[in-house]
Amino acid sequence: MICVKFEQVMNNVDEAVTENELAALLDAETKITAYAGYEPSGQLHLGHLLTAYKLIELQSSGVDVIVLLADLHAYLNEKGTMDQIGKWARYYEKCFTALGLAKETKFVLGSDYQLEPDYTKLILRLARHTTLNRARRSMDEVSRNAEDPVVSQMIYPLMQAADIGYLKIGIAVGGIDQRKIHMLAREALHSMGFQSPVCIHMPILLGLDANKMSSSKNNLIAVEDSSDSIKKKIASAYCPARTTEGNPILQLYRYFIFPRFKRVSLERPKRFGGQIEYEEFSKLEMDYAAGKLHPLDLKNGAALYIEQIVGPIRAVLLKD
RNA sequence: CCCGCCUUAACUCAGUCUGGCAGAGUGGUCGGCUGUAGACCGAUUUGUCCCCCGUUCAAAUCGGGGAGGCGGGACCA
Repeated sequence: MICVKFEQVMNNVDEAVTENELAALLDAETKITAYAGYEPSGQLHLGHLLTAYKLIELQSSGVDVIVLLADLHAYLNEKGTMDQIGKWARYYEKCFTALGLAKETKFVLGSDYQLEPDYTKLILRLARHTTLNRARRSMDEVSRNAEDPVVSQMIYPLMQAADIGYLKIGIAVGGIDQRKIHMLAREALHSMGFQSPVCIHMPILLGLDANKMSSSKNNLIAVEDSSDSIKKKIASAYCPARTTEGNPILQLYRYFIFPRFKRVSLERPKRFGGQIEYEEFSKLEMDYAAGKLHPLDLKNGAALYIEQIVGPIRAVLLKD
């Protein structure tokens, strides 16, 4: 039974630090709190869904969940003015609600507590436990403007560690890009007498063009994309035949479609073999690698299924 | 506080010395070839030349002032 919980929580995860600690936490009697923080900036996309769904899975394992709308973090990382970021924060809360997080989910706006004296002292203490090099390297995958980092970007990881301590977080959820920040947080918090968090890292999705996802490059699927736009984006996605490595379309099956549909059915023209069904990703992946499944059929199926996943979310968002 | 260098398309940069239609590569878009995309081929697209003032028939280019970035120096009773 504990195993079932653990298996579910580990689904799709890139790594957990550490798995033993995670299993022990899920096993424990005491209430634990998990959180993920998001910089409110830009449209919500499939990458965000990955961590959000993990939070939902944690909720169903009896874990309390906090979604941190990290407005000050976004500000420190040069994502816009506080005014613009504030608007995004309200939008994000709407989106996350539409995704199906439980009613008990706590949405916390960073600036609501991150300016308290106690919190500030925590940052300053963390600053004494953290070398400049370490802080800077921790931001490698997160920083906007990595060339000429500003001091605010060194404060950023300290605040992330402070959040974990201040909010008494047991499990920190994030993309694998958060890894170095989380490791810093684990060490620094521990040396200051706090409980180190268990960290669950989700994979970072490739963009549809197989490059890094970026809203400015339009290579991602946003929750608000129309069904037509999803079709077009998937149609123009990079998808070399028989190649499973670094294939963004296969990623959609692995991380989104198979976890949600017991049976995945792909339509093909009769002359190319007609309809075919899969019950596990690995089978589909093997067929694709063997050239038994054509990229176009793979794409057409992906577009239909992704629409089924994103459509209901979009509907809720557009309702008001 | 002082000195030097840098700022031009979405990105990387050339052009500045010696003033004369705003450029290249990459990217984007469209088409061809593929039962997808990419690659390849063809076409096409993009500007506050950091800002202000001045000189000039004419300024990205010269002069003055300012902003931002980078590097160094100085200070270290």
